[in-house]
Amino acid sequence: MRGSSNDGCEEGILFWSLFQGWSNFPAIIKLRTSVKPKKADVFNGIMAAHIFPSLADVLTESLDSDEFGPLDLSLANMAGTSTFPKGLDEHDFMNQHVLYEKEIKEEPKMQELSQPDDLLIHLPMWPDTVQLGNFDENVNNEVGLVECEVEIGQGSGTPSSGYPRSPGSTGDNSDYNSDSSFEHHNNYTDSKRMITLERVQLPPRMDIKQEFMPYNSDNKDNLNIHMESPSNIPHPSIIPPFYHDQTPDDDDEDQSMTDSGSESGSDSKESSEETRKRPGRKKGQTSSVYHLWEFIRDLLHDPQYCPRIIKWESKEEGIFRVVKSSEVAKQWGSKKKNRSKMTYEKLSRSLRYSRKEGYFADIPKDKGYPKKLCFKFGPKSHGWAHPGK
DNA sequence: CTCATGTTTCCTGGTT
DNA sequence: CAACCAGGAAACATGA
Repeated sequence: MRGSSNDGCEEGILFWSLFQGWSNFPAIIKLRTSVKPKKADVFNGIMAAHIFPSLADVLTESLDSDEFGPLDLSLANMAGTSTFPKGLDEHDFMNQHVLYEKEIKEEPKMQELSQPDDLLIHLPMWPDTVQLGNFDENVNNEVGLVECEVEIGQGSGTPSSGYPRSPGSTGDNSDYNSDSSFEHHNNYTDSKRMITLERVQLPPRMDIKQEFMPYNSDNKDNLNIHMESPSNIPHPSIIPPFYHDQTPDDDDEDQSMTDSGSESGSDSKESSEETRKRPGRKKGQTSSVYHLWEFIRDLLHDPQYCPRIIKWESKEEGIFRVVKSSEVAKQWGSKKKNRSKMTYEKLSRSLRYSRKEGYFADIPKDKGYPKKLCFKFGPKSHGWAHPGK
């Protein structure tokens, strides 16, 4: 995604299908992103505006107020001096309908979700040159993770067969979501679901300010996003025609998608730009393997191992401590195809790497946490606070 | 096959 | 001294 470093706004799309199973309303949906505070706020606001054109019973809020701060989705707030000068304006709310609604209603934080619908999130991505508050430029996955916690309301049946799934398949929602979390909903009052929205790449958007009307009545059928029936199973290909029309032709020089900066000198992007399709994983694309942080998370949720060999120091902060280092290493080794040679030394090296990547974080100083064997989940890990039960 | 990610392995050096 | 921490370097495994 990133790496484009050109002017103009790219368009990313987060996409999640909440088909079937969504017969239970109202529902509360909480979102959080893994991006830094200011930007996360803006993001969440935008997402909320984009996601729920059919007016969901939605409460978007920060799940971790420490990191992300509370959200105020009111247009007034979004349009306030605090955010708009940093690159946002009302055109960034791509759903004009919702935008309009927000102007009328004063407290748009809660909205009614009338029926199942697809989550289709469009979000602008700004070029590196645009400063957005505390936007941390070192976080290269600024639109990376978006978690969505769905709380099914009462008076509903069981959440039923279908649970959200992602057709986007960029990985990262692997086992935990599909297996553990969703299967165990015996009572719906506490049925929170953590899903990970995934990112799908789109051709860059040329000029967001112009002819801005993605969701008019003409194309809403295609978008599968309005009050009508959810119809077909969404697929990344249902990207609004608005975007398809915008072939990355002329104008703009370097077009995003050619990631990883240095690129071979092949900037001769004819129309073959999209057909080129190089093999290999795209930059920023996460792997779908069982990650160390997932392993740790699962250990902590497993009474067989927690607190015997690993335990929480502060579940609220995501801080945990390894109790029996050799045991943890052994378990990790067995998880990874029976690598019997795994040691805590090596595991901790991995852990330090993962920390550098944001899956773990430094433990806060001066809070009395042990100096050894103590770690903390980072912004790129998720789900640790909400075990699948 | 290519490629980025996420380790794994080994290592040097430091701290508790 | 054992056990742990920090990180560089490079090899390796994986899956898109």
